[in-house]
Amino acid sequence: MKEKTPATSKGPRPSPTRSGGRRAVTVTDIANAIGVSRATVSLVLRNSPLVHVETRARVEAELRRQRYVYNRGAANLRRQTSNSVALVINDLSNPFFAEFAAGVDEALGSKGFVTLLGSTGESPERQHAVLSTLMEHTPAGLILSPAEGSESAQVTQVLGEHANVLLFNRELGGVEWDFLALDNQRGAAMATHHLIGLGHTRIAFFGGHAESSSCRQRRAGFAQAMEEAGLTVEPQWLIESAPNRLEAAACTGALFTQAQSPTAAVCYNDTVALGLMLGLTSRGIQPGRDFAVTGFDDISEAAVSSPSLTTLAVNPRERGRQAAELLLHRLSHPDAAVERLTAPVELRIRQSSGGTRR
Amino acid sequence: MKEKTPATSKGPRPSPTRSGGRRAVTVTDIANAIGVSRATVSLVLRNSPLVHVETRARVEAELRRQRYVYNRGAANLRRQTSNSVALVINDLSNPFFAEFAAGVDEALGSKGFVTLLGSTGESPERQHAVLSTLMEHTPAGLILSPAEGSESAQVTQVLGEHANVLLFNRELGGVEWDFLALDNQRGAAMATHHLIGLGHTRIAFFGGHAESSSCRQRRAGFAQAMEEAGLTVEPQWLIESAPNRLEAAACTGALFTQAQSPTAAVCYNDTVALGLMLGLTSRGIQPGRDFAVTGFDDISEAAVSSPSLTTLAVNPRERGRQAAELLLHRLSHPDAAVERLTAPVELRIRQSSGGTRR
DNA sequence: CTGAAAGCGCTTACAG
DNA sequence: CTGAAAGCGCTTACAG
Repeated sequence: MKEKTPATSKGPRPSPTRSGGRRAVTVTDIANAIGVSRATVSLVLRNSPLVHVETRARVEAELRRQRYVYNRGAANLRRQTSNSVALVINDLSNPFFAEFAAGVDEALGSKGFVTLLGSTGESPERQHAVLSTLMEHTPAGLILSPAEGSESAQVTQVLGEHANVLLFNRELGGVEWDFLALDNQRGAAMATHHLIGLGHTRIAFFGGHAESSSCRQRRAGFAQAMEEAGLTVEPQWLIESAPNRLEAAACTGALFTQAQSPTAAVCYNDTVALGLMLGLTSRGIQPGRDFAVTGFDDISEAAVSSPSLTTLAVNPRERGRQAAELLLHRLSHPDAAVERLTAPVELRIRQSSGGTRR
Repeated sequence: MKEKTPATSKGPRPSPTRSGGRRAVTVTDIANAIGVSRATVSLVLRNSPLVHVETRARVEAELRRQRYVYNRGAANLRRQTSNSVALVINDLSNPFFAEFAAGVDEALGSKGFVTLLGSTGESPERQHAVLSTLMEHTPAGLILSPAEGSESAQVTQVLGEHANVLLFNRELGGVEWDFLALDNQRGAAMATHHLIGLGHTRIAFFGGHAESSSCRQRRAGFAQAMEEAGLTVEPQWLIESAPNRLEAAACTGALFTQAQSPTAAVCYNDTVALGLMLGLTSRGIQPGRDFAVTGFDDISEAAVSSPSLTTLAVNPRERGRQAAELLLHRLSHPDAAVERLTAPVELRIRQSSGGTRR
């Protein structure tokens, strides 16, 4: 007769995990209650065909009766596995990333994984702290949208070289991790082609930080389309601005310093485009009539601004699902070649790209 | 001399948890490397003052050298504690909830907790599945923004009566859990007072599902303000609509079926208000000039619509922090009285509430 | 088909 | 101040 009381039952314990103080029901409780071994209960839980159908029924009944809750942490520890995936987002309050996160969680959940969330607010320091904490929970893999200014050395230091990582949206130099990004270059090229097709020849690229990889790629697409059409990119019409509405509006004047002004602008993103439209309007230039504007992202405001904004839809939720699937694939194929994927974007033509073309 | 190789080292194992196949470094590795016991290493990890300063230094050096990563799951199992909190959101793609989630994660992270994310897409079935999965990870507590149509019986069944739960935004009948919501009633009353102060007397309440608790509360605030001003609520000006732009726009006509029409509307939320403004415009009625409109939420579009939308700011990120703090407080005070908190909202006056008042 | 035993990585009285 | 031992809740060869 073995004593079932835990050795320490006399002293006070740290507050237990589950629900308001009750001790959790364990496989031992179930096994004892119906006189089978813990192994048998475990086999039932894991759906093993080894256990007799009638024994299984008795176990299952008792499981329900005692409202047993599986302790996946304990199981994972024993089995040396994990069913969690860490998702680290630079800015969850950005609808683009929020949608992305929703897609990730949806796809992960449907495969029985649980999402460990971390958000960094674009701070490399916070990112470091968040990653360290999350790694202590032994996630099977990690989906990381790096904070602006992340150093790959710092990131690999905390993650280890060989972790199962999927990078989203921003590259990190010198690591061999899977990478998923938007097709920034093609998107910007599509917007540029669209404007050219409308008859514009003097086109600016407006907004964004030139150093950021997404801005570089979008500028490259812009330049490519211009070149294909035999048009010249005027260096003074490559205008930088912080990616927010106010700064963008304030930079509007930079478009009109020459005798010859552009008649259209491909903007770094929707926010910048919205800012530019504000800036144009306040100068008496009506966007969509006197000047054509395109954005990037298709944020929800794009459809309802006036004029509505021609832009590139990026389908962030679908990107989230895709990211989850790529990571899950990596988990089961640790030795497959590194993936570098670029997701298609779709041109949405609206009113803002109307306008005069001379 | 004890054999250090795991008993099962011969057979193939399920793919191990950490980074690309390498076995994780454990306290045993550290202890063996420098010839101390695992207990000592553990004491160092937990910052116990018991261990000699020099021993501590040696242990810490070795920890770094071997890039040891603490296994919090194992520690939590042994200590019968948890440092995770589950966050279940009905709709993460709604910016309001995304901001809320960001706030929760921020506050939780700063207290050393990790966020287990679940999103339900407003489906009670998915919510049930998500909750079951998350509970297997023994979260210390749960922040739940219930899906529309959640049954409290189903929820308590999976969570247990006594779990540490904080309900956000939507009530669940017959449970004794902490609850945090916006001050819907006062918010709607503020909007109504604002319109009355501008001289309006014929005011409608527009949009939302009358059964939803938030709509009921907002209608109550509207009615209260009207009554305080000695104005009558016309039942035919209590107009329902699904909370999306299109449906709202389609319901515009319902305001103008009588000889006497309202001159202003308090809308259920911003989305509905934006829809109504669309509907008004297409009837040749200019919102903010011919008809006054207010919203609720202060979504980012509110500031940039034309006219810009007078609305109630709800500060979802701050609500998230607050929710996290309430839950953490509950964890340390399991027997404190149930909290029912109502968060202040703030009137933001913009152009849409201008307009004629007769 | 079922049970006894060992072990996942950690922590914590308890001795020394 | 340090070590040996037991145990958290689970799983898995291994015998029977």
